[in-house]
Amino acid sequence: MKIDPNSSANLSAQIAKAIRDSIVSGDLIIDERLPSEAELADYFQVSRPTVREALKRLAAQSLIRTQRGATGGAFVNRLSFKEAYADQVTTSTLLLSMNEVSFDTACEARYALERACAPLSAKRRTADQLATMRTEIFRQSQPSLTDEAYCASDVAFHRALVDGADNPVLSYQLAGAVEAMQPLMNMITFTTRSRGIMVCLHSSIADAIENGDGAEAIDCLHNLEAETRKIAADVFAARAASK
Amino acid sequence: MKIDPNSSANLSAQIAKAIRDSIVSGDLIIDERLPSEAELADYFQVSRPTVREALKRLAAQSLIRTQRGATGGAFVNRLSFKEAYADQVTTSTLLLSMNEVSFDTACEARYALERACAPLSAKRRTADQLATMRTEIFRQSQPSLTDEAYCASDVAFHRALVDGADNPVLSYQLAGAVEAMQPLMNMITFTTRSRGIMVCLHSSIADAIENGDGAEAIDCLHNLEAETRKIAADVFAARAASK
DNA sequence: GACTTTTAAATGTCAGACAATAAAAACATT
DNA sequence: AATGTTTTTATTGTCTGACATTTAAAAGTC
Repeated sequence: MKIDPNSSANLSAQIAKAIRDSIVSGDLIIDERLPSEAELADYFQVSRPTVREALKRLAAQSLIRTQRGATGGAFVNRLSFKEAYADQVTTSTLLLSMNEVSFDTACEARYALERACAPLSAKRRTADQLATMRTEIFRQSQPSLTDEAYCASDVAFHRALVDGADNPVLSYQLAGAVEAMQPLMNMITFTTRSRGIMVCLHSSIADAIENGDGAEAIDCLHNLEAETRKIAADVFAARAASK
Repeated sequence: MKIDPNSSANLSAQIAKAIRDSIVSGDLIIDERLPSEAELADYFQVSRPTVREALKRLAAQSLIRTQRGATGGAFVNRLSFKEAYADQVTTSTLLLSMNEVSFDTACEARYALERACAPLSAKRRTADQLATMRTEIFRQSQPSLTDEAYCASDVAFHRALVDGADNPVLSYQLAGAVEAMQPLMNMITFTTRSRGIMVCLHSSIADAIENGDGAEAIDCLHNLEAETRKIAADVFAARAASK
């Protein structure tokens, strides 16, 4: 089933890798129960704490779940898209903050990916998703909204657009690009005027989606990207000048 | 710095969360050393094995690295894009295999995302990346190639296309979509004729990229998607009929 | 037969110890 | 004094053995 040479490095990492490989390769099926910690320890010829460290590594990646009690143990976890979103967002956020990705780079990626979804969303969006888009646009038009709440609404709008493509793979891949940008977006203060322009652009996107016009939606997203980058550039320039 | 209520659930998970939050929020800086395991155990009022389980959870997510020796310890890890690729691919692969995502759904997502990269790649690709694309096309034209090697070459070609956009965020997000499809692609046997068509389409994509014609590249990718789905549909139909 | 209690198996946690490692400190040599 | 060698020390890695907690199934009771 899986082996473990007693050479050089971290036993718990090796054991985790062996089990992970078994899961990825399909040797271990979903919901299948792994041997108990004592049995694994015996099998790999290590102590129980070492096995436990290995299992915790796998648990951190949502590959297994553990259950206490008589019929408990470690079970291969079904990795759901919904669960994976959270990790994806966390990882993407850290990647952006730790690697000094510029606003422009992140922005470019985000809108490029959204444009990939737009034609599909124009074809398949549900009435509900369209309604969400309209609701968020209305919210964004309220002047009382704080910058943070405005950004959150922006994410919700784009999330609805992406989900409208009705493709879980796309939604998953995009979760990182869209939501991870929120900290960057939060660095920007929106003036009444810039908000007005963006609400207008959002409306035109929603219109295009409603009319099933994918090409038009792509055009609007191009405009929105240009506007967003322009606003950001202005904010950064003003901030630099005031120093 | 971080707290830990002694209520209900998994201490190691709680401790891992507390430390993870400190990293994500920026309280802990890159390369900063965490307190030693003994100090953490004392701080959280738990035993060292429990602290270690928590640290292993974080290590599994590449959030920390550990070092033995006098000046050793756990250090906040810089999460590089390159490191994150591997996890992204593993997770995406599992998501596809565990959630019975159809070939069409995965294929649609993949090509939609690639089309998002195409215009940028047409503008920015290096000579080296273009050469890689040509090399892989040539390799794909060799009839002796096994189906698996052909698929691997296909991934390499598309990887070069995506990397040509010169946007690490895009490359990262796409790694999952492109590479995770390989197991699905491996289910398909390519006839000499279908390979010929695909090589032809790949060439036209490379031409468009070379000429800086993003719109043309997008058109070609549309054709390639249609062809890929057609081949897959034929293979699946034939397989179903032979049963 | 239905409800309650006991039992057993498993994970969760703890305490204390020793091994392995790697850097710094102390020492010896030239 | 500079350099090379040995010792010390701090830290992670691992082991052993124990107890606590949880949960389901088995045994017992009404």
